[in-house]
Amino acid sequence: MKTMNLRPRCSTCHVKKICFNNALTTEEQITLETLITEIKLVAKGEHICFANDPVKRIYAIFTGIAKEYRLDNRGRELVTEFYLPGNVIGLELLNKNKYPFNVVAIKETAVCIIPIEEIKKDIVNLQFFNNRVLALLSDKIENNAKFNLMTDAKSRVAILLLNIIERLHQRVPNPYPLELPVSQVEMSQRLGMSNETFNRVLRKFKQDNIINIRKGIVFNCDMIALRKVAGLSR
Amino acid sequence: MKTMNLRPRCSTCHVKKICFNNALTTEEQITLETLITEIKLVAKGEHICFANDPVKRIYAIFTGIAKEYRLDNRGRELVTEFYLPGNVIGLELLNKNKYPFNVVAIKETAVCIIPIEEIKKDIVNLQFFNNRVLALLSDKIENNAKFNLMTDAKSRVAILLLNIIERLHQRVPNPYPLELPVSQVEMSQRLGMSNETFNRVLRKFKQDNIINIRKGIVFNCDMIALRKVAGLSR
DNA sequence: CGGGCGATTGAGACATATCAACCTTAGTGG
DNA sequence: CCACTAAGGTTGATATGTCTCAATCGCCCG
Repeated sequence: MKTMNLRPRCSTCHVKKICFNNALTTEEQITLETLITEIKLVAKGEHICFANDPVKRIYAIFTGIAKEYRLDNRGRELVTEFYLPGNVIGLELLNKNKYPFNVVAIKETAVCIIPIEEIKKDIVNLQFFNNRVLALLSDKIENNAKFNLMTDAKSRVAILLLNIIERLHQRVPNPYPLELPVSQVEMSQRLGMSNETFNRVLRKFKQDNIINIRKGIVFNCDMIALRKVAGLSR
Repeated sequence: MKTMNLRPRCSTCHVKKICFNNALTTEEQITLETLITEIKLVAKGEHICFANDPVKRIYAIFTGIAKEYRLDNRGRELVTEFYLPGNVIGLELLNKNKYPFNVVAIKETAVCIIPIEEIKKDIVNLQFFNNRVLALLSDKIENNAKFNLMTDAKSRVAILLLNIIERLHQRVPNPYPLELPVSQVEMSQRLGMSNETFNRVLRKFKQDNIINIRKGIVFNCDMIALRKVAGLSR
């Protein structure tokens, strides 16, 4: 990982609304800026952290994309989270010693380094920060629950596409065309299904005009139909 | 729900180590006791909360057991959590308006009523409480992740049995015999599999002498073998 | 131009769901 | 005390969805 000259400025960051610096007091943002002093560049394919690494710092995605993955009970890589700009890696690990997962950059990525001991020391004075962390963890739990309710392949593909597209829409000016930053293989690994099954479901969605996608670029997508397929409209 | 005469006493509670009042300062425990003033009795089969209920209060199980469930994409009940004494229902909802799930008592159950607005008002002065909430949410996220890594029926049954038995062992003096407070049907619903499949896996475990269970009572259980089946020992 | 990765497609194997039946037990009321 | 009932548990046969294996294609990149 290379350190950039760039000095992080939470108060003017392009994804401050998404990141944990949203809804903080001016005072708290200033505190954060004194704690978060480094941005590092991570090459595509390079790891940001490995399982069992000590949790000395956590990371916020500044630009790029990364995936969290673990080994399942058969030793295969299962993707457990995609991190987009503004997302925080390891926020749920404030009280843990070791990383329980690996995170690797899918494309060239810049991450803000957040020193965890300093944050914990200052946390008494960061009341809104506390609330914000709570909200983010809360959202994570609720989001996971949603994924777990979908059992069949079609619903699961639908819920993942919804998840990714909605998150991208928070970040880009135009809804379409939209470049998916993850491959079909990675999406299938996120859902714990084979890439062949994922591909066949996607083909079906294309035939049904639910999504118009080619070479990883979404040209159009019927979010309502997708929600229906996912079984969310009941 | 009936209100009991019993007044909650966090400082002397039999499950304080498990509940969110663990590791608090004496001062904080006293604050908690002024906020948590009610214990209610919930009959077997009676709901503690319904989906879309406003989050005005959350609950801690004092005695008994309850299950959280949601409707999956096919409209079937999927159990998303079992709550044992000391567990808190809705801790991840401090910043939410509505309950996203239903919770129903599996047996006669007593719950402590935790008024959420008061907690939020006092949260500034409850620093250790904040940390404890963080830790519990953190554990919940990590625990869910573990469940998601298991794909095949055998591993999933194993991980659930481990989860339930370990949690019971935190609460009872003798390891065996151990009465499982949940039915096979409920356990299969927790895993999103059919009760027939669950039953067949359980039969296999009995044949392999991994677990000795009859009529919901565990007479013995080889936790190491169970962990191996779950694929946790790699 | 070659190599490799991601995407695509088909055929067959396998695990789990579904359907149907029956058993066991605890609880209920006569 | 027994007959009845309902709920949970057990078992077998079959259906179905997804995985696995294998092959091919297209495209980007060196």
